[in-house]
Amino acid sequence: MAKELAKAYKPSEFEDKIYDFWMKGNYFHAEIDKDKKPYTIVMPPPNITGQLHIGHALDETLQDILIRWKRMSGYSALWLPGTDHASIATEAKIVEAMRKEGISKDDLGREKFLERAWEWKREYGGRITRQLRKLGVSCDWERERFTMDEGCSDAVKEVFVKLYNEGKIYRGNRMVNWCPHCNTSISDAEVEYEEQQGHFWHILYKVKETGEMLEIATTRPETMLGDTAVAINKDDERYKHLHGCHVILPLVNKEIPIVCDDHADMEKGTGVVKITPAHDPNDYEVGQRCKLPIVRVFTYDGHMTGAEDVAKYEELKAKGNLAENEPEVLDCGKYAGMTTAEAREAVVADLEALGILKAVKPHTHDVGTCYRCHTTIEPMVSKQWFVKMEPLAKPAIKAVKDGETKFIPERFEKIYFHWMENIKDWCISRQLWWGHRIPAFYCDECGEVTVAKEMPGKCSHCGCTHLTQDNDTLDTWFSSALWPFSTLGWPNNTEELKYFYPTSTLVTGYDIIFFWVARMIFSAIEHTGKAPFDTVFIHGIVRDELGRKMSKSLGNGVDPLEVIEKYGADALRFLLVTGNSPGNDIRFSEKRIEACSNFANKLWNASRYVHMNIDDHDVKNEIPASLTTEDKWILSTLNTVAREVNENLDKFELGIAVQKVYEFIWDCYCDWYIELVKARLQSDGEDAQNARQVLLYVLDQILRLLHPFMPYITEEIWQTIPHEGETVMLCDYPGFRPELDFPEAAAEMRRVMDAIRAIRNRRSEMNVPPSRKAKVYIATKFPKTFEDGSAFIIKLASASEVEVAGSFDIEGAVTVVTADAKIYIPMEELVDREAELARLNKELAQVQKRLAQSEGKLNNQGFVSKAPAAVIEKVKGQAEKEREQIALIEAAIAALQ
RNA sequence: GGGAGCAUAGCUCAGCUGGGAGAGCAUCUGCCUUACAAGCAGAGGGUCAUAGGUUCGAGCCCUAUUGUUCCCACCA
Repeated sequence: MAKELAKAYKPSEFEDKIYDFWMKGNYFHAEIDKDKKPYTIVMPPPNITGQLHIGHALDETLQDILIRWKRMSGYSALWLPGTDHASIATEAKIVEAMRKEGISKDDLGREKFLERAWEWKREYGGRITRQLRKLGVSCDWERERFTMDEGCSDAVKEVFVKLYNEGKIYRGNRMVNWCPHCNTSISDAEVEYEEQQGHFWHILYKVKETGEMLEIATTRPETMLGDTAVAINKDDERYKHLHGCHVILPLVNKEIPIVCDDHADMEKGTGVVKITPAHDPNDYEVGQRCKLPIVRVFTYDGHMTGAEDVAKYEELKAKGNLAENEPEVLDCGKYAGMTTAEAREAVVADLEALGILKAVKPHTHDVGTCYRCHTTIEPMVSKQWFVKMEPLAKPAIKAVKDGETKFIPERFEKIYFHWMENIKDWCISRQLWWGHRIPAFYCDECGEVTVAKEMPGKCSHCGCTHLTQDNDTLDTWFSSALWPFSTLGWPNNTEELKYFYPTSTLVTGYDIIFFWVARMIFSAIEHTGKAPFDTVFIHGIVRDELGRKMSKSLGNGVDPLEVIEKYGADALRFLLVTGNSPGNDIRFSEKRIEACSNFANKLWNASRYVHMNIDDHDVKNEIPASLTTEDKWILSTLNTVAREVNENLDKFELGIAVQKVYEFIWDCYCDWYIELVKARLQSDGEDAQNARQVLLYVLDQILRLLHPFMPYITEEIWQTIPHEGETVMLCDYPGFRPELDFPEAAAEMRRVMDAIRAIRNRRSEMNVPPSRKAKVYIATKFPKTFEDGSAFIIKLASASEVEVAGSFDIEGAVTVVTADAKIYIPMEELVDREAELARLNKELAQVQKRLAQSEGKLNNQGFVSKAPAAVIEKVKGQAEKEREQIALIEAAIAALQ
């Protein structure tokens, strides 16, 4: 490691080196240690297809801050990393690559395809984790997991079999969201609604019995081929005479019934609605209630059905293999083979030709799209596997209601409850190959299903030995839902599971509460009997400079790797936590990151200054026996900051915590303490040595305090200063030390600092250059404090000399009043009597106004009787100071006149 | 249609359980003071969206309104 500090702060020159050093030292590894309390975070596994983006950077940074802080605070802190197989995303990538080579999945076959997928995983699966390391993440890479590794796969099978045996997983024909592009069903959570411009087509259906024409509005005319009824409301007076009648479905010329159902809203449109049970979720419900046939007119890849599709259906029917709710299939005749979009045009044209298209009106509506490819979702009746949600949701709601798991910020609990309380059964089967294959086996003879972790030797129903495994795989989120415990060895009751589980904090964005957080909670409770984590710490998303979401199409994405290259990982991390509160979005801007980088540079240079002073002296990193006022002030202030930072971190107020560290370093340590001790450092003897020790001690504490936020720079500097131990990341995190609390000395120091500020202020207002020194007279009730501090006033307030007394009788001087002193600066030639009077009067008015406020409160019976004693005391103190200050100002005015 | 967030200095945002409005950037002034001009010392700048209410006391709590962003929802 570095022994010397380079002259300039260049993060790119040491960050990678330091990460290697940490890895070699195995400092990230967490062991079961019965003497320590465990603290566990499981990393939200990034997709193996992913590339590091700024959202990851935020998520990982927050986790790393927490884990480093806890590790330094004496916990056995485990941060368990891993990646997700991301079935749809990965399969899509591979299919795309194959398409370029002119091969399809079917050409290759399942086995070869999976070989290829694993090959792809081996090649690219580590890319994202390699990129993560650039951020300085201190996760336990020895324990890295993958959602499709052996252990996780075993957990998936275990869960599936268990839920099936308990009747919580079932298979059946239901209305699902079908993505015609990905060629698979997806869950409700995976549908994203987008506003689209569409039309209302008003079509006339003829009533068979009465010959009248019924007007029906639809946004999807192409589905009419699959209509199996039209619905009216039973209370609708307009249509009472039609109860029990039929309409002739145009184009198909089929007779379908008029049914009564509450879904038909009398207030909307004409009050008559067409019913297509196979292709609309509402209509499906109506169909179930009214026992209507389900007629499918779309193929699963988005075309109109034809004779071939009908033949397949007939074949099934002949075999007697028709399941409950199996949709019939229509030969769409001239429309067969068209895409649904083409069919829409053709159907509309034909309706128009028939003269039964009454009107076309523009209409905007929300259309469901696939969250992966944004293709319009086709609602389809299809045979899928489902998880019964009701029995799982109830205890998951209770766990959060009871506070077993809490959300930060709390408002996200509402979102969670709302979702959980309205949840429908979860469609978990996907018509994909890359993923966990469903452990269900069908008998070639009797067709019955046997669910088991491994291929059973024989059918559990008829004993036949020819079985075929279900072709489908499970929703990616089915395996990630098990992540907090599958990664610790579940279903085996491992030592890791016993020690590190339930985990402590889950850090994630609000965008995946439904996909992931909610499912982890109900899965964990169901399978381990415990909520998976104490706290869900929710953060927002990172937006661009203009507040827009970063996206590929806008091209406004910020590449974290480029930012790290230019400014360093520490600056990026600092940016992501500063000035932000939980759950809120963050805006990225070049200006802000420069400010963060400047802060790192400031610390770097302060450290160089410390080196200049300690390098040629044998300085111990410990607090000297004898301390001066300024030493006590900085130690006392450090104490307060350390205590508060821990409190803020405890409450997940990372932004406030880091702000306090920042202010302590820049304002207290650099701008004041270093300046205060400069003179002492140039002297000889014990005094200088003591200053060096305090300087070093505080720097060491600063590096520890800041380490979780800016791990690289703190390590790089820490390695160059005298220290014990191997790495700053395993040092104790600073906390409150009663023996280093010096409130009186700190107050004294502040009096002097106030005086210095006041003098600087006056001089600056009068444009007096620092080179022009002037004698300063200080009239005060604290003569000793100011006599002790006179050297500071001379150095930092450009004084030539300081004289302290109870009072002075000086005329024609510039006067400054602080809460504890009246200061005269005799610079007669600079004194503009009028201006000085005006200024003093203005100041007087301000203080009088404040005094009036204070007295107003104290004279207010309500305030005196109801406000807490501490507040009343504080106001009394203020009033007293204000009176004193007024007296001083008035005296100064009198002296001028 | 339901729900949530946000509205504070010119800009971007903090402000923890109600007890004298803050930071960074920008602007202006003066300084190359031997760690740092990526800096130092100062200054200006706010009816805390609007209107009510609760309270001794409101940026913070309650109600309504306006603007804005987002989430959820089957509207044909």
